[in-house]
Formats: sequence, structure tokens, C-alpha cells
Amino acid sequence: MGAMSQSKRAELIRRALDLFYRNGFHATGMDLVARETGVSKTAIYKHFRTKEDLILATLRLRDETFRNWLLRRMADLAETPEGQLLALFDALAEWFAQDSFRGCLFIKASAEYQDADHPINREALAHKRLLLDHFADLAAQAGFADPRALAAQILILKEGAIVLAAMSHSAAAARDAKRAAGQLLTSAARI
Amino acid sequence: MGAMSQSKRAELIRRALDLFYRNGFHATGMDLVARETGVSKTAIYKHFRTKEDLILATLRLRDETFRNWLLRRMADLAETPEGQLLALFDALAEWFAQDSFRGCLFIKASAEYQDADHPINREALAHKRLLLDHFADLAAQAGFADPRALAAQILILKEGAIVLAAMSHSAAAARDAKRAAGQLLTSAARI
DNA sequence: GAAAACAGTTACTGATCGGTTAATGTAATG
DNA sequence: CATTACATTAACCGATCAGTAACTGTTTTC
Repeated sequence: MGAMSQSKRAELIRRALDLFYRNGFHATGMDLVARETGVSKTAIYKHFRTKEDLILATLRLRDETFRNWLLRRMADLAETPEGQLLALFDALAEWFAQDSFRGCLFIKASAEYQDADHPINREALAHKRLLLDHFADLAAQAGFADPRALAAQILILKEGAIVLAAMSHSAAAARDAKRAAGQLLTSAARI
Repeated sequence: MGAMSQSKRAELIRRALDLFYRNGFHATGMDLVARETGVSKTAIYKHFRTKEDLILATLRLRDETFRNWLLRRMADLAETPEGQLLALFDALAEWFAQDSFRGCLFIKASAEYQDADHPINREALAHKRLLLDHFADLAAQAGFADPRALAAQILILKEGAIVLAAMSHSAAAARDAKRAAGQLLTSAARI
């Protein structure tokens, strides 16, 4: 096993991710993936036992790249932990404004494979939990009395903004969510 | 046109809605719809030109029944307009706790048909706008200075809570969102 | 009661679904 | 140079996709 080089495999996952993100999972057939990546179906199935395995690989790639991008952008936009929690929504606004923005891949994956014990749903949930943990870290560093609760509220605002931005094809939700987050941060109890 | 009785047609839409809600749109074939409803495919296509038309009919039914249910539940749970905006999240908690809960049909529809000008996405967006309008009405009645902005924030909390509840198969997000909404309401400017 | 008009069925269309088989090309090993 | 091992391909599998054609009843209308 391990026919194609590591870089070709990575490129396959990268292109499959793009197809799934733009067209959806069920709506994207493996024949299309083969055609668009230039990798024959048989070669794909040498490295991924099933379509589901390929989807999981794209989700893992997306988790890494997106979370990397978001956390770095938050850190670049603000100095303090509290400022970073607010800057989250500025980063989201930038994302929403991109032509390629089509909502959250994990929300879409979870919507199409929603069973609690489905590996795809589990992968999506894991991504959200990692974000939640990071928000909770920032909230703890900022000295809030209940960092987990505050992080949960921030995450809810983030997911709601993404869903509405994707549906309305507008970045306005990022601004609304930021104002809400600002009020939550200023009125939350501190240690 | 108009072969089957009005009640049979309504029953077909009702069952198709259930199938789409549980399995997804692309993942639910018209053969399955025919099998599960007991209505032959030809009979279905006598009344719905395409699968997309059937989907739109299920979305319109869902908009009517769900919005009716939610608004009535909010009104039953609280006396004042401000109380209703908070009770929204108690109603959501009840919904999340149901075995049949599988997220928001409109979010799922928009995720699978996300083009801005796609009729399915437009229908989903229309549903959210109607909810936004109602929240804004309540906020105006409650005497808030910027009812539209507050309504937008409430809507973001609602959508975020739904997405996270569906993904995590837990009703906890309703409680977190309610606490956030409570803080927003108490700190928002009034006329 | 004849004749349109219509609701309903089964059986089918070509295309595509996820996935595999059998064969070919190619590179490394003895 | 022969052979083993492996990467890759075209062609194919049965099932299912959305949608339709041809046909059979049942009403409605005159």
C-alpha cells in the first residue's frame, strides 16, 4: 500500500475537500472525485477503503488548516485573551467575505451524517470541542469566573453567525455576533 | 391536475418531510418516498414537477407547523414580550429533548442547496427572516432601543444552539444560549 | 350511455451511485 | 535477464438515481 507519493495523496485529499465543501457529500460522487483529481477511482480506493474514509480524511485536513488559520488570526488581531475572543468575530467576518465561503464543512458533514455514533458526526463534534477548549482557555486567561460557560456562549454565537452568513450570503451576522459577544464579555463575572 | 384528495396530498408531503428530515435530501430517493408513502412515483410526479418542488412543499409545511408551534409555545411560557424572548430558549430545550429532534430542516436544506439564488435556499432564508421579524416585534414591544439588532443577536443564539444541540445530541446548548440571551436583554439599551 | 378527462399502476429510460475485477504497465530485486 | 511486487488503468458490477411511457381503470360531462 502507499502507491502515490505523500504529496499526491495530500493533493487528492485537498481537492476532494474542495469538492465536498462546494457540492456537499452525498451530491459528490466518487467518479467526480476521480475525474477532478486526475486520480483513477481504483487508485483512490487503494488508499481509502470507502468514501466515508476519504470524507474523514478531508475533515481531518480541514480541522487542521481551519483551526490553525482561525487561532492564528485571532492571535494576530488582538493582544489580550479577552481581545482575542472578540477578534474571533473579526476573523469570521473576513472568512464570510471570501468568495469561496460556503459555510462550515463540519456543520454540513454533521447535517448529512447526523447519527450520534457515526464517525463523521464524531469528527465534526471533535472539531467543535477543540474550538470550545481554546475559547475556554482564553476565557480562563482573561480571568473570567466561569470560563467554560462563557466559552460555550461564544461558540454558540460563532456557529449561529456561520449558519446565517452562509444562508444569507452576507457577512452581517459577524457584526451582530461580535456586538453580542462584547456585551457578554463586559457583563460576565470575573474572579 | 389534483388527482389525489387534498388530505392524501397533505399526507404525502407530511411523510416526505419526515423522510427528508431524518435522512437528508440527496440521500432520500424518490423511490423511497414512493415506497414509504404508499403513493406511486408517477402519482407523485403528477403533483410535483420535480423532486425540488416536493422539497419546497415540505419546507413550506415545515415553516408553517414549526413556526406556529414555536411562537405559540413562547407565548404560552411567558406573559411579557421580553419574557417570550427568553422563553424561546425553553421551547428550544423542549424541542432538543425530543427523540425525533434532528436539527433544523432549513439549515440542512440550505447546506445541501446553498446557491444564493436556489429556490430551496431562498425558502430556508425566508423562514429565518420570518422568525427574525417576530423577534424584532417582541423586542420593539418590550421597549428596546434597537429591536432589529437585538432580534438579530437572539436569532444567532437560536441557530447556534440548534446546530450544537444537533451535533452533540444534547440539550445543553439551549441553557447556555438562554443565559447569553438573558444577559443581552438585561444590558440592552431601552427607549 | 358514449366519450372525453383524469387518477392510478407497472415497467422502463439512460445516467450515476459506491465499489471491484481482471489485465496492463513499470520499477525494483534476484 | 527473469521474476516478483506493486501502481494504475479501463471496463464492469448490481443497485439506485430522477424522471417517463404506455396502459388500466374510474369519474365527469354532455
